[in-house]
Amino acid sequence: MNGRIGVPVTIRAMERSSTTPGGSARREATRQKLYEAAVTLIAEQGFSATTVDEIAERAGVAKGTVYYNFASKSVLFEELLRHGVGLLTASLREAAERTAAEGGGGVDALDAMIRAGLVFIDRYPAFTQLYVAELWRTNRAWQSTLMVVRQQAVAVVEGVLREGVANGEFSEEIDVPLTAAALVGMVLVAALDWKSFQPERSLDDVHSALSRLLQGRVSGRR
Amino acid sequence: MNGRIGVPVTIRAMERSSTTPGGSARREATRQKLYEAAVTLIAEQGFSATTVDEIAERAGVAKGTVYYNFASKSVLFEELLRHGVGLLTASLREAAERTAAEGGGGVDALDAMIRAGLVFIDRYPAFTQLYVAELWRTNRAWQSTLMVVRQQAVAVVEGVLREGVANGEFSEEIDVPLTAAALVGMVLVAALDWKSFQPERSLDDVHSALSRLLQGRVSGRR
DNA sequence: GTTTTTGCACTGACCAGTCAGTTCAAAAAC
DNA sequence: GTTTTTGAACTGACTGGTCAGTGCAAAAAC
Repeated sequence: MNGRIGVPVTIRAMERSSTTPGGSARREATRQKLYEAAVTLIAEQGFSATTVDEIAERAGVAKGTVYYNFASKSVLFEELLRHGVGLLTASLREAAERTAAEGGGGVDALDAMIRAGLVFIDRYPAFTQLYVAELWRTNRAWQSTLMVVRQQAVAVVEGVLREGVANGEFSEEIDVPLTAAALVGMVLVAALDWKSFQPERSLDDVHSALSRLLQGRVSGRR
Repeated sequence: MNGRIGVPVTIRAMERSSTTPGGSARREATRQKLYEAAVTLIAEQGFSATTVDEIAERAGVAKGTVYYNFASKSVLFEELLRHGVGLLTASLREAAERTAAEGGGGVDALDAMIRAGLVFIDRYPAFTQLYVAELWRTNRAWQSTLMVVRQQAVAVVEGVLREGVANGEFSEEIDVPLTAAALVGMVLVAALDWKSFQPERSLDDVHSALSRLLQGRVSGRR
């Protein structure tokens, strides 16, 4: 149908996909505005219910600009996912490494990562919301992106668990992937509940509640 | 806009809203088929990306039948939510009560509820998926339905925790709502990961991994 | 004979993606 | 140092298609 202009369009999409390092400062700023607009709208309404017009409007930009910067609505979304999870993964890794450097054990590392997770969710609640909402969907275009990105984050937790098992700090009977998923879930759901239903509480407060649960200090009075 | 036909539509919607007990058996069967079709499609694609035509087709029913049975697409979805969470809540409550009757303590009750949660997710993975995807969204039509329904389920866990605190089995320092949310999250995320990424594992397997985590038997070899 | 379902044509709103045209800052030409 | 050219970035009206919901007469089920 549009064979007439098919080639230019394709080239435009190719040239300007992915987290282009060669973007001008202006362009990078526009992309950032679009990420910020998209993340809150999609967190609130979901991907399909959010229109490109809305995203453009909230970013204070014309619709055409969205398509000048991203090949399509779903590409915008995929890059948003990669961007966000990159931040989270870096933060988790940093927490684990810092604890190790300070001579803490596996439990300290897990605790530090819980805090890093809470800090992240505190700062980017909309991203977290959107991530959870999309993670377990099947048959979606960005399925593979999500898998990769999920594995990056969970792998950090698994690494700490595995090391703990190796040096005898954790029981050999623990199931590393499942326990990692459960820990992530614990933090994720507790934090989302915190943000949604009792946002006035402090991060320290939430952190100490989760620490207690992690260390099995729930049963038994003290 | 549709004042011309506004009244008949409203009447039809009124007559036939909510989990009508007065429905004929035939009608109830049709509704059930529609729930089943809708739950998988929406879990896969999300609410907005799922069309009424698709739901009707998968249920093996004419589109008109959908609107004969439900006032709108979102009413169908809301009733689906209520229906599903009703099943879950009943199952959790039953587990807690059975344990209590058998003379078990709070930890046993929590453990039984973890299992009940896993059994539920094992049986209705699509519903769980869809529930998680919608729970923390804001600005949606069925927001209030979700809140009510969430509270029902979490309240069961909170009840067990509170009772444990009252009789001294659990520390008085635990934060009941937050700990309940964290426990729910632990089960939810672990189970969704199980179903999505290692579906071949047995329920018992997953259950024992979570039990261990609950009882703080992660640290310390044994 | 009443309730429920069917089949299908129809409408109007909405929306992803397109593209011809505009803007403007910096480079090139003079 | 002034004028001209260039091209990346941006704009917004427009298009082709999709979809929720309607209307209704006839058939099937009860």
